[in-house]
Amino acid sequence: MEKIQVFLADDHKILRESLVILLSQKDNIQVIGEAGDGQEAYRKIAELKPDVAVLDISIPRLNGLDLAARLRSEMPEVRTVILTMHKTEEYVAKALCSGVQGYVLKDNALEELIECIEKVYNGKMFLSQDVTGFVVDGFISSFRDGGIQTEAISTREREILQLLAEGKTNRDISEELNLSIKTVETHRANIMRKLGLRNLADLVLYAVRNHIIQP
Amino acid sequence: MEKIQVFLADDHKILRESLVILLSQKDNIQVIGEAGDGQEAYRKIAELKPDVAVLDISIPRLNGLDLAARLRSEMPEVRTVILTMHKTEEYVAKALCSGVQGYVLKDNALEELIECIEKVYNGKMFLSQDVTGFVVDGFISSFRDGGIQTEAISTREREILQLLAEGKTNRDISEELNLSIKTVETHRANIMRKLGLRNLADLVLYAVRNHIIQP
DNA sequence: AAAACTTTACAGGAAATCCCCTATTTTCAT
DNA sequence: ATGAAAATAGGGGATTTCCTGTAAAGTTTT
Repeated sequence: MEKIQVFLADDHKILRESLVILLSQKDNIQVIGEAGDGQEAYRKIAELKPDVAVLDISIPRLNGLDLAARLRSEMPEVRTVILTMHKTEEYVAKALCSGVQGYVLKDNALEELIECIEKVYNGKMFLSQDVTGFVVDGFISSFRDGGIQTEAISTREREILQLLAEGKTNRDISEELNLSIKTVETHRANIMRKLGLRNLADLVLYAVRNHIIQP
Repeated sequence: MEKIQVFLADDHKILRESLVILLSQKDNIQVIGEAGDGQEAYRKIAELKPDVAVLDISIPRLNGLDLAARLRSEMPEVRTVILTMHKTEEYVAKALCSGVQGYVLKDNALEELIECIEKVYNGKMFLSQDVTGFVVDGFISSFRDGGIQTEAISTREREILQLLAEGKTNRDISEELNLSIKTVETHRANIMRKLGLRNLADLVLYAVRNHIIQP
């Protein structure tokens, strides 16, 4: 019987080692390589041509999503599975856009990962129960209103958004940018309206989530 | 021979399961329990009294550092080891202040964790090679300026901090907790003063940085 | 039991934000 | 060039937060 040849990319060596040992105990799975960063993973995958590449998202040098996108275009015969701690809609959406065949959360059971590898090897897709909700919701809402319409904020608004998230007051900002307070107030209100934010705390969290500021 | 009784707390079930299996293969180690969040971990540790508790920092409901501090004061006979992805000085410092005996990074080898558990069980401390640098630096600088004094906030204050960071207004909070607005205002002011925060944006960032809320 | 801390609560005034509205100038694409 | 969107600015009032105090009741520590 042919074993499923699996490659692992994860920067946590403890997890990687553990998975190598445990997956190898399954008699239909064989781990043929591993890597601790994206670049190394790319090289080794190109050389080893595994059936399934299991990738963490947050790995150094080349993240798992970009790596997956690259694998899809250059080696479509290598199927990719994301194994990650991230359970937000944003990451799931990005992963699916990158053309991965599987998405498993690290807080799922090991058995889920094994099932995922087997399904994906057999040409199916596999998503963790926890993330399928997002996908269904996204599918439904794409019918309802043609996708999420995040009204784009302008450059100036983004600039002010950042200053607000950094803790500046309207007055601070008006002085820093040589504007009237009223102008800043208007921008602020427009930002809030466009992004559907209710208060400053929401705004700060929005900025963190969208990497406008670093926490 | 007495086996070292180990408890595991980590929200990533895959890692937890893997470690249970692999640590149990060592003939001097026995995993007697595990948990996916801090509250559950606390209850089970109180009941099982393991020799060593291996804790992740970012676990739901009660984070690993606060849990470690609680264990130190209430069950000092349970030794604690932090197993985490965080390799910044800040986390290492907090962990040591919480009285942990070991600090191992997830991207270290599994063998390091095993060595750590053994050392800690024998009354020694163990730090990953990667983090000892911080500790030495910190030791040196503590001579320079007498160490950092972060005034601790109370339980109630912490609760209100979280609600504020979630975007609740003083009024919302006063209703949710059945307090007068004035009380909430006082708590808020005390939190700000104690933590050296200047405005709500600072407060939200503080909460994100300290994992009181998730971005 | 005394001391120290926590939680609760309130007052009053200054500062800032929020809300709803209007309005001019600039910029940019069709 | 013409209209749409963005950037600018403002009025005025309601609401909220911020700051600085005081203080009582309950809890923990010493």
